[in-house]
Amino acid sequence: MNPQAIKVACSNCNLRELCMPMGLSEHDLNRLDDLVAVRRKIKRGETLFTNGEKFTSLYAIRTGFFKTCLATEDGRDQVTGFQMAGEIIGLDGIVNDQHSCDAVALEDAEVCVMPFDRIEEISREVIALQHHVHKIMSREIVREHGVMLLLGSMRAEERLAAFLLNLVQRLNARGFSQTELVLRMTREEIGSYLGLKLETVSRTFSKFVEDGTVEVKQRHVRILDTEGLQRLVNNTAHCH
Amino acid sequence: MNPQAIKVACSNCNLRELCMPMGLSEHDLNRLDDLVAVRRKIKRGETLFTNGEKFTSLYAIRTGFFKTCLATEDGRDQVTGFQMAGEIIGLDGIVNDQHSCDAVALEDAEVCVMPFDRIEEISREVIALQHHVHKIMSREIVREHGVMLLLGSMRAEERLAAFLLNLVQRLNARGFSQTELVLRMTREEIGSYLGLKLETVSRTFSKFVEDGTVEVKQRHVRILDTEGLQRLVNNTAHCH
DNA sequence: CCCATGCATTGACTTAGGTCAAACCCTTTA
DNA sequence: TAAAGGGTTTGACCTAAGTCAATGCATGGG
Repeated sequence: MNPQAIKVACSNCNLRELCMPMGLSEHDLNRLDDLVAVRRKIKRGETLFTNGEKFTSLYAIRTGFFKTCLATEDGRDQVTGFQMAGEIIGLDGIVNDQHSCDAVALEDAEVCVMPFDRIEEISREVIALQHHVHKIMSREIVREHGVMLLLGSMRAEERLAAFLLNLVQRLNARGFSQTELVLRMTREEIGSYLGLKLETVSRTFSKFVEDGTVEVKQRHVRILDTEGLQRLVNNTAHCH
Repeated sequence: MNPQAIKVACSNCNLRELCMPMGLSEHDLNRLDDLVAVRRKIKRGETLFTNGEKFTSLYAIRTGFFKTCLATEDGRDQVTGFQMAGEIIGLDGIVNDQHSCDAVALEDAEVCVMPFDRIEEISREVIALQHHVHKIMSREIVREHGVMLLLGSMRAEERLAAFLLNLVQRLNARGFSQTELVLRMTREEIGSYLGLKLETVSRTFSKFVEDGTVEVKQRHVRILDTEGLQRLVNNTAHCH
C-alpha cells in the first residue's frame, strides 16, 4: 500500500526484452511508456496483492522473487507459482475483477504497476502490445498445463528434477548460471508447489546428493548432472 | 479436416450468453457475426486439433464434449480439462503459434471456428469483446489454479467429489439437472485428470455408493447428497 | 443371437510418500 | 555470548493409493 511516485519508462528499461513486445517503432515505444503508472517496493514477506482484493493492475517484476498461493478456509494452501524478474503477475484477477490468490515477496522486490484499463486502452492501438498480452496469458495457461502434468503423473524425484531444471533455465535466461542457484523459498514452499511434504522434498534433495546429481548446502544448489535430471524428467526408463 | 461452409451468426445463437460478451449494441453485435468463419463437425474420438499443429483459431463448442490432453514422448498422458457447450478451446496455441495439447471429442460435436487474427482485429474495435477475451483467458488461468490445488493437496475422495460437483454445476448452468449426469469420459480419463489410477476412481465411486452419497450405474451418476460431497471438498474436519 | 471387445469392478498385495518425532544448523536478538 | 526460533535433515513407522490379476458387464458387428 505504498506506491512510490517515481515516473518511469519502459523504453530504456533493461528488462524490456523480458516483459515487453519486441521490434516496436519509436512511436509505439513511446506509447508503451504510459503503461507503467508507478513502481512499488515490496519487502520480503509482504504481499503485493491478496485473495479477494480488488483487481486494478498487472505487475511486471523488476527485482525480487514472488510466490503466488491459494489459501482456502479449511487450511489447504497451494503455491501456484514462483515468479522472478521480467515476469508478469496478477492475471488471475481479470476474470472477476478481484484477485483470487496471494502474491508474496520471497525477497525484497520492486514491481512496475500497470493499470489494466490502460493496458487495454493502449493495446487497442498498438497491435504488438495486444499480441503480447495474449501471448503472456496463453503462456501462463501452457505453464499450468505443465504443472498439471507434473502433479498428475510424476513421482517425487521427477517433480523435483523438473522444478530445478525449470528454475535454472529461467535464471539462465536472465544471465545467471546454468548450474548454480540460490533457492528463494523454503522446503515447505517447494513441497506445496510440487504436491509433496517438506520432508519428502528434503529426502529427495538428499537422494540427489547421494547420486552425485547435485550439491546442496541449505538453499544453495549446484547442479552437477543436468543430463541426469533431464533423463529423470523425460523418464526414458519409465517404470510405467 | 472437414469444415462445413455454413455461414453462421452469433447474434441469434442460443449459446450466445455462454460464449459471447453481454449487453452489446446492435452495431457491435453485427461486428461479432464476423467472428465465426465456419462451423466444423467432429466425430466422437476424432481430434479438433493436436499437439504441434499450427494455431489459427479458437473454437467455441456448440454441441458435444471434449477433453484436452497432454501426451509426452515418454508415454505420460495428462488430461488437462473437459470442455462442454459454450466453452472456448484452443487458448494454449496462442503463445507459440502452435497447439501444445490435443483436443479430442468424447462425443459427436460441433464447434464454431473463430480465426484468431479476426478475434484480435474485432476486439480492437469492440471493447466488450476485448474484455471478454481477457476474461476468458483469465478464467482458464484461475480454473487451472483450482486444479493445481486439487492435484497438490486433496485426497482421492476429495478430488472425485470436487470433480463431480464441478461437472453438475457447469451442466446446471446449461439447463441440465443439479443431481443427475451422464459421464462422457472413461474412468481412466477421469483418473488422468484427477491424478489417480482408474481403479482408484472406481473404488472411490463404490465408496460413495456405500456411503449413500451417489448412485452409479456405469456412466450414469445421480448425486444423492450434494452437501456431503461439498463437505468432503471443504474438508471441514480436516485430517490435516 | 452370440461372441468379441472395451470398460468397469473388486480383491490381494506392494510401495511411495506421508506422519510424527528427535536432532541439528544457521541466523537473529537480547 | 547465549538463547530462541525458523528452517532442515533424518529415522521409524503407517497408510492411501498404486499394481497386478481375475471377473463381470454392456455394446456393437458378423
